[in-house]
Amino acid sequence: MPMSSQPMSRGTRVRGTRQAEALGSVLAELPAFSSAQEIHAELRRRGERVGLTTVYRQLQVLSQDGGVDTIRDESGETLYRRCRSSGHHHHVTCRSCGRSVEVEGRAIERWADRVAAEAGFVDVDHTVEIFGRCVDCA
Amino acid sequence: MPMSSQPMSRGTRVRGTRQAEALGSVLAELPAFSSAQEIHAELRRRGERVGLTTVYRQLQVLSQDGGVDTIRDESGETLYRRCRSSGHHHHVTCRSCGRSVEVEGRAIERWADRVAAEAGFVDVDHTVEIFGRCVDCA
DNA sequence: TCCTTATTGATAACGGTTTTCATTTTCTAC
DNA sequence: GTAGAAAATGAAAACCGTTATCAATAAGGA
Repeated sequence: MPMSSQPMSRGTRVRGTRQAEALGSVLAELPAFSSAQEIHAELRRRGERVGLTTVYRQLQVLSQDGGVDTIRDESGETLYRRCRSSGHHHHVTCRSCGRSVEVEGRAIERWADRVAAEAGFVDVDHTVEIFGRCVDCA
Repeated sequence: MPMSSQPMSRGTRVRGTRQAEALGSVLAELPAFSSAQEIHAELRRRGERVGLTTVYRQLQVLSQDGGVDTIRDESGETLYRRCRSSGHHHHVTCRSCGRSVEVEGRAIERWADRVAAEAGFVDVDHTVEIFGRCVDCA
């Protein structure tokens, strides 16, 4: 009966507990990339009693399942935000408030694959992040 | 006398001490992105007595001055390598050995600026890193 | 309900990096 | 060459985000 590591369509893992429900609802409303600690603080602000460890754990699972996107700020801290689009995409993120827009760039994917191949690399992956200041923060 | 938050004036300060000289020579020879601790270990291997703190400090200054490039591996650790070309560029880096090739991509810079502008962002910056497995490691 | 197993969370540990601060070294001025 | 001020060094401690521990709790099927 253990069905722990079932494939499970993405996102369905984190359901069933009060804590997961609360986290999901906070994530659904947060418009900006936020740190695990910020998310935890937001939960407490709402009166939800969820341990910080649990927040980290859930976010880890969610990001593996593709339910949340992650980026790293300049200090190296990991920031999370619920994923809007399901395919491969990148972000334009505000340095000040964390607000973020998802963008596609097929040309970029092709470029990355090409230059890597030219350099003799295989099994290629890439990270592209764009930072700036959004209208409100400028 | 605190000197913490204004470490040193500016410019190419890293010269003049035995430690800086040793670090510069190690950096010149290391072909791969390496962590501060790896670089420190390499210094010790060569019989140079340089403190880990000093390695971190020098690398920080060098990266600010553009003398070394930095990337972050998947665990969040910062890796350093002496900068080969002087202009803006990106890297194709081997996940296994850290070996890296510098590449240019004017099309990518333009793309990043454009999508950011379209999203209403200003003061735009971007990070692009490509990872793969190099010929030797594949 | 009972029972097995997964989940939770307070706390401790971890690991990379930065701070502290007393000591050493460098550099400039004699 | 030497003195003295300023900068650099480095061992140790602090820092801080994150992960591991593990006893207690909660969930869901029989």
